[in-house]
Amino acid sequence: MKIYTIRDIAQMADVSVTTVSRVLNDRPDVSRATQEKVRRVMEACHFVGNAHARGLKQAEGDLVAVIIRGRRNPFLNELAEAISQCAQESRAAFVTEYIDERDDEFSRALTLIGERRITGIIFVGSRIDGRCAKLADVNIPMVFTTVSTLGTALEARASSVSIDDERMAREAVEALLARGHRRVAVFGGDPEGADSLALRARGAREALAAHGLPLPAARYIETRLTLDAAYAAALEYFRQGDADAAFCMSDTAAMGVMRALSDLGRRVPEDVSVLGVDGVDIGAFLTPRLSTIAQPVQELARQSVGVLREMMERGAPARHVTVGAELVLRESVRSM
Amino acid sequence: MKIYTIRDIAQMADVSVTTVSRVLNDRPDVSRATQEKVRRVMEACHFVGNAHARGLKQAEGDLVAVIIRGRRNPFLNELAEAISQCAQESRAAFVTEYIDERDDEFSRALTLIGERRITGIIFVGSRIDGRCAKLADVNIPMVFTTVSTLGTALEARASSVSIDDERMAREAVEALLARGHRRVAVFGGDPEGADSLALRARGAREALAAHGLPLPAARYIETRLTLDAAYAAALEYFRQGDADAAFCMSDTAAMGVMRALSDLGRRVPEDVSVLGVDGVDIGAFLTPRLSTIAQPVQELARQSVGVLREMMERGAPARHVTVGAELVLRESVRSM
DNA sequence: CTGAAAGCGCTTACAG
DNA sequence: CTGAAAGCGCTTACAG
Repeated sequence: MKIYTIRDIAQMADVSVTTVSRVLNDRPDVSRATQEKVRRVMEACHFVGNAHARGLKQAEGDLVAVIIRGRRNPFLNELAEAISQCAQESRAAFVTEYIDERDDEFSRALTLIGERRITGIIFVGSRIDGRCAKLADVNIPMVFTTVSTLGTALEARASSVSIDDERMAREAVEALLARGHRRVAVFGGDPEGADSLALRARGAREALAAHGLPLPAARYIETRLTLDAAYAAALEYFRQGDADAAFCMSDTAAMGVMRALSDLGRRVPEDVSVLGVDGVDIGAFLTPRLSTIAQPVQELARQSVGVLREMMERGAPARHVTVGAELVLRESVRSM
Repeated sequence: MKIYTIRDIAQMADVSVTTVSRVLNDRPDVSRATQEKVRRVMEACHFVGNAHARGLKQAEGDLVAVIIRGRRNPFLNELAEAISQCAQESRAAFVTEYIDERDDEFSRALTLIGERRITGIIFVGSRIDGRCAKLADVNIPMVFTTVSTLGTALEARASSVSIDDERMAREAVEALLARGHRRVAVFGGDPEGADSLALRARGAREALAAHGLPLPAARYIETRLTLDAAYAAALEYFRQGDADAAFCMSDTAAMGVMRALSDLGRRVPEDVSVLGVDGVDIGAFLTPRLSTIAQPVQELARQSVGVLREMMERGAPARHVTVGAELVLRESVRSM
């Protein structure tokens, strides 16, 4: 299986390598006849240009990296797929990189910039914290998806596209209160962080406060939002504590919580209502169907790619886009 | 944010580019003093070698592509993560490519070979069919994971690592029969194909036949193994037909089927037992817990990478490895 | 142990 | 419309 180079093709088609390169890149300045001749040879050889050589030379060929934190997160996978689809219509090439939740996406970004000369980055499911100091002298366009950079050190340089986490959490908890729930347990992340989970914690607390209800420390359960962790946390909480409803900061966590309730002989929603966040497809197939704050996956993707392109193509400044989420109440929430 | 080249580093460290390259590649033939001097400069500049330049030159630098068919498939994602972990210990670099289920992974492989000069491929969740004729003159090592190439045109050239699909399906259905189920509906793919789904179909049929039971055409429901498709197929089937148990060829399909049963007011497992395949983590968190044929994710990954390395490093011939799967009976299957 | 030079396969001014 | 030549940033014999 010979791998042909542009030079081989040039020889076989009896033209210069320059001409082959032109045909390869769909440049207009090639006569039809020459173009067809070259194209025929390329097809016969299944010729595919060497991406390394191209990457080495090409100055303006845009390459954007999509860095996704958490390969196993179904919501982020839906988002990754949607971004890939939007990318098809873009002139820039996209590369997708999954990194482990324990790894540092900012270090990875730096490496990618050096290694592959990427010219744009989309961070999916990232967390803005002290580590982002590393991005201090990155000067290529960056977009954070699902988390807002507003109010962070990155605000002026990195765009963001996200839902209004605080407001949606408030609305979600208000919906629970409106249905007569009073004791709402919250399963979430570090409430002091600077990420979407902290905003959700704040929103939940606000809704309760507005009704004169406290959120006792014991009823805010800090946990990783995985099946295992949420399951274990809920098992521990519900063995002693109690609640009318559980507001979980991801659908995955909600599934863990539902299973723990089931283990303890508590029915959902008769004994405890459960509400998640994300709106992953599987939620609608559970029994009972999971209520959730559905993130608009397609729009998050579309806007993220759009904002990045504005920055890359027109040098537009960083923007912060809020997209609408939808509270979807299904069977897992009852009226008391 | 300046991006440094090996040349900049050489100048700053007052050595030749050759020497910098040696340090970069951890070659032994550099004096400790020089090595440290260069390393200090590289670190100060956050220097990262240009992967395009390296890829262009490096002849023996192995690069393996992992091509995964179906980004949204949780089982394949677990597998992809496990393969990535095994890859860390390998000398070769790994790139992961997700492709849509409707796209052609073999065409993609051909492009990757030309574009990036990859020297090894792992196909994850692929299907062996007529399209594989494209691979006719690919002469780099290939491994198919989750599907056997035994008995196909690829047998002699491509290795494979998979469970014994036929046997596991037989055992699964036998377990249902042993528990008193007689009418087993099967939700699967094309029973005439040459992939793992066809083998599972055959295994299921054999188990029934061994007990003198037929598998009426109506009770073999051909469907895509997605939540939506399986849900719709089950809704249609169970509205008229009936069965004691549903054997579903993926856990995802099983979840769609369970929801359809729930919609029709049929309880799992009291009215219908449900059994899936794959052993994805979420299955254990459903209520009722999903019974399944659990694929050994870690071992599939380990063996796939191992067999590929044998082929790449020692020119070993294609091998076909069968790994053990485990029938895990949980709450979704009852004894009648 | 160290360096000068060739070359990997492309693209891109520049000249015609 | 077409081509000769320089150069992208590395690695690798080869020579010292």
